[in-house]
Amino acid sequence: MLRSHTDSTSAPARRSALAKIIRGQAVGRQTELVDMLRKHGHVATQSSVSRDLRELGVAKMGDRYVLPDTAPAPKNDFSTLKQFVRARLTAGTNLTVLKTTVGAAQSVAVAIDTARWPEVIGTLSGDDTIFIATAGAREQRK
Amino acid sequence: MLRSHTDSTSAPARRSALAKIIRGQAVGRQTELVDMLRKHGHVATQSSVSRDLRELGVAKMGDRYVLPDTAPAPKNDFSTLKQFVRARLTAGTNLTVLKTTVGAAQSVAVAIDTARWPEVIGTLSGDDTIFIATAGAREQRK
DNA sequence: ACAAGCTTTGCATTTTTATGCAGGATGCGT
DNA sequence: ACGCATCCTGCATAAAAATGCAAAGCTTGT
Repeated sequence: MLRSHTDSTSAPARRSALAKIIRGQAVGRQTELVDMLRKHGHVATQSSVSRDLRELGVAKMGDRYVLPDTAPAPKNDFSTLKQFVRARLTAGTNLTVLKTTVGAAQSVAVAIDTARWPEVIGTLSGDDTIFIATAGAREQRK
Repeated sequence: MLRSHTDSTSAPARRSALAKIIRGQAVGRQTELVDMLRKHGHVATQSSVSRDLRELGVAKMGDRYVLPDTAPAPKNDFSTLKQFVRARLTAGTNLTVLKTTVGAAQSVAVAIDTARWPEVIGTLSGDDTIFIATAGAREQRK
């Protein structure tokens, strides 16, 4: 069978192979990937590999390609988010610190900001901690 | 003072700025970074930016640069990490600021958190800076 | 079977990134 | 002060990656 131009089975399969190759070894050039693919029975040009890598979300870090982080997507409503709050502490009279599960702080802080409580002067958040500046001692309950 | 070629203060500072820029917005070209750096007062060429990105471990995914994963380092013991601390400052009676090498702040902050010192209310870290909220003036030694 | 629409591809070329090289600055030991 | 090693830099250029375009292939609807 002649498959001169398009090989319908090759596109997805090639990407899969590409992912495995990248997972298995350090590769730094698309032309290298072209060669490796050929050894696995896939024929393609650098153009296609370039497009495949974008499709796969592969990143190039320094001199090697890396597979994308398989990260889960979070939700954003307040009632859902407060379950991530682990603790509430105070430092001084106008600073409240919330501890959250790792990675949730940003989302929670955004929710607090958008709630626009008047007693909240501002918030600053990291990965699992939120600093909340409050107007005074009296305002530190919520 | 003429600093025609080398500006010893600019190299580390520029990388720090670079990290912040990349964290804050989607940038896809080194020449763009050159322009943005200039707005922040850093003058450099694409050559230097290219080298900086490699140094910082920044990756390019598709059409934007991303900061390296502050990955779960196999060794997170405090004695190993404190070598990354560059400076310690205080702001007021209950806020301590640590400056670290770029990229290490997250790891150091995690170590401080897990140490669970009672006098530490909470920490917040960026790329190269950690804010530490402490209970009071007396607690600011470590 | 034909046509329109969508997908995938290679080629040629542009765009973007990496680097060899040489010079200037700094720090150190003599 | 001098020589030497190291770091950082820009320039010019090489290397690598991305893309506009036109040609197929496949699918669906008529």
